[in-house]
Amino acid sequence: MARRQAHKEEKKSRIVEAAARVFARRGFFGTVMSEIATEAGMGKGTLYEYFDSKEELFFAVFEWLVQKSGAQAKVSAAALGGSASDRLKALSDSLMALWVDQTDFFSLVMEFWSASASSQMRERFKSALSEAYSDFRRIVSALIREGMERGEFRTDVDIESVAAALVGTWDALLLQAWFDQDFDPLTKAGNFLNVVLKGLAPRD
Amino acid sequence: MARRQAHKEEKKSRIVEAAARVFARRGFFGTVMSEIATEAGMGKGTLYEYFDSKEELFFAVFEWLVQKSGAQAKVSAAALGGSASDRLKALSDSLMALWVDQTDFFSLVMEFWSASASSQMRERFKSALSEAYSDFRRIVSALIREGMERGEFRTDVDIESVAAALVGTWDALLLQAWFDQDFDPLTKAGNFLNVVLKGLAPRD
Amino acid sequence: MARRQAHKEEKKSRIVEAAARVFARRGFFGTVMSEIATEAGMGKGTLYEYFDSKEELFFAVFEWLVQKSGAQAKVSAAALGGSASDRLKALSDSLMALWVDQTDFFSLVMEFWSASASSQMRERFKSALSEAYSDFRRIVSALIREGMERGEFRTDVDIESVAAALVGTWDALLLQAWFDQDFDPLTKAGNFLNVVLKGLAPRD
Amino acid sequence: MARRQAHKEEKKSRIVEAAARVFARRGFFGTVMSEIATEAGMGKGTLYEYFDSKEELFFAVFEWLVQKSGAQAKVSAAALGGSASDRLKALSDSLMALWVDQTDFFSLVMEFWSASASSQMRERFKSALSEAYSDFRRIVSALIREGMERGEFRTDVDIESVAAALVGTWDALLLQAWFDQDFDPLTKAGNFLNVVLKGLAPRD
DNA sequence: CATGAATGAGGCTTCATTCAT
DNA sequence: GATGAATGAAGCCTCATTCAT
Repeated sequence: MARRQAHKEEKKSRIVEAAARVFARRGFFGTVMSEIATEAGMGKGTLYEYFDSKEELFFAVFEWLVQKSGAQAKVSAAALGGSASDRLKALSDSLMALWVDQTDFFSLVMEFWSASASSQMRERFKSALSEAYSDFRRIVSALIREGMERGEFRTDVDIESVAAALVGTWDALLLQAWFDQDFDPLTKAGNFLNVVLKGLAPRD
Repeated sequence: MARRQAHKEEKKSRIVEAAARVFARRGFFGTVMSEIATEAGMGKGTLYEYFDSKEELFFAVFEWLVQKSGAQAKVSAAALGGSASDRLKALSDSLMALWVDQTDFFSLVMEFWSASASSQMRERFKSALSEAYSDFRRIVSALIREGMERGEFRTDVDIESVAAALVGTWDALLLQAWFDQDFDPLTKAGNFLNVVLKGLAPRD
Repeated sequence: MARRQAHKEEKKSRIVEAAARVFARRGFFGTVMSEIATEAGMGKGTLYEYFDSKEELFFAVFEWLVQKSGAQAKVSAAALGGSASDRLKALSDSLMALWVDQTDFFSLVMEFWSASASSQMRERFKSALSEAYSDFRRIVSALIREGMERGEFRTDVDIESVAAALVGTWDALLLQAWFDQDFDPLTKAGNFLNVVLKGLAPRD
Repeated sequence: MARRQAHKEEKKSRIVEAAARVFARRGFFGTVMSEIATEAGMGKGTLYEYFDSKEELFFAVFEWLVQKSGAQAKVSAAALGGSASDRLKALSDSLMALWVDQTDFFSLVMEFWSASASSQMRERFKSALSEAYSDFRRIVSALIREGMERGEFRTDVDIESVAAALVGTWDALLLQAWFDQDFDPLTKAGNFLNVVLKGLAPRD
């Protein structure tokens, strides 16, 4: 039975990943269930054995992506050693690299944003995204706070504001890169972070 | 005939603004043409006298919004006098205030992002958004360059990176405010901008 | 506008009558909306301009049939003159004749009965049928009461029981005729009613 | 091997009875095979080891019910002794009591009627029901004929008509009771039968 | 010009049935 | 024998678009 359970979970994953690819290239409304089925290598009906509806599956994709990139962020942030600045840089680099490597999936993020705006799934996505951003800001806030405590950063700045803005900057640079193939978000993020870190440096 | 033309344009505007409201609350796919017609106070068929399709109308709403907020940005940026820092602050404040005042329309922005990702209208929106962001970055770049030239800002930073990141920050703070009612993007933007400006300040 | 209203009502009738024919030959579940559309000579989508769902349309057919045959019953019962016995006979004859003439529609009655039993539309049909039978029993009860008051019938019988049973007899004879082509419900109803009338006659 | 056969038959019965309960509460189309399987305490696939299709199983339920209640009728009718009147009364009482006790199953009867009307299984059910009603009428006819022969009943009435009507009355009173919880079919049947028996009594 | 009734392509979802284990 | 995961045909319903008035 544990076997069966494991098998079931594995198949769910297969579906979620196939769905992620299709939703990424077609968008939620542009996606038809049968394409997901084909992509997952199974019959349309099978999808419904594992997920109650298209929406439910879409939400599962959302959770999968949040979990996947949240994990990455936590790992980067927790990376031991180094100054707060170095760790912020490492976080920035690894996040940007992660997403640059899978640009295709960034369109999923836009779909989720949009889902939080259009009426049907609005509330569900809105609160889930609110939560996800809140978590992410918390990670960055902690890093900044640590920097302050260590004397690396000046203490007269509002931590929340900086954390929110940094988190946002990463999002937004990826967004601009989405629109413009020649836009290099990784470098830009690095350059900008240096400016911010200078701004955070205590006056000597 | 000029009269007639004017009349026609006015009616198009009425439709576009009604459509903007409906798309904002329902999303592109959640919107049905008849609701737009009702909102605009006319018959469904009439919409098609002015726009060839739902997509065309959606794109007109996009252009309307870009034009509307681009104009605002240009006005703010052009505001005479003051240091580059002050003008950046003014730009930040006025932009954030503009959007905070019409939060409802922010969902439109998300719809446009999403449109650039889902296949059907992808290319059209992608290039239009690319253009719009490019314009916006140009405005901010110009301000920064001016600051450098005046000696307000250090010159060893990459202008493009900072401009892109600032533009992104505004977007992203509004986005986070969309998810979380208690999030105050205006203040956060101000606080963060101060940090950035400190980072831009020349070493003394 | 009155014109438009009238036109709309007329079209609804056309749909209901087409639907009645299709439901009669296929049953509720065996019927597909497109066949009704074809039968009514219009597109599938048009049906939905007039009725919200298949169920709603089915219920409209029910109401149409109840109204149609209820009207018939009232007319027959109200037929002036004659003894209560004669009027009961007339009612019996006209009802049976009505249904024998449109045997095909009797299958609709069975569909309605069944609808009152299967879960989805159960309550709606159950109460509507309850009402319809109640009305019908009332008509028959009134005739019997009149007969008692006039001294045509003995007074030591329970009116309700006889009314319910008579109403039921008509139903049930038509039902048996449905199963068996050679079964003549009209004559049987007449023969049986004579027995009942004898049973109702006051002892002399 | 006889053992094996017996075991198989017993399992079939278990399935049929489980199916009867489910069909009774959901109707034929509302029933899904898996619910029957659950109700019978076995896997969905197993049902198909014993019955070729949903329809086949439904028909088996039909036969089971016909056999069950037909047996009851025969027993009641055959009850030794007593006048024809008394035996008719006994038959009426026992039948009504039987069904009142298992009102839930009456919905099955409606499902069978409906099955005889909707196209797919139409012919099969139509002829089976025709047969069943024919059998039942024969039982009642025999009682009436006996009464005539014994001089209990007048001989100038059409036996078939009375038998058919009586059989129908029982059906129809149960039907009305189905629609209306407050309707007491047992008493009504008794009251009405007395009227009919009076009508059958020879003039003295 | 304006309208809204008519349309039918298209998609989500259900579920009887099969079949590998 | 027993099972239940897999399947795909089939149907209800939506809605952008057309076009006769």
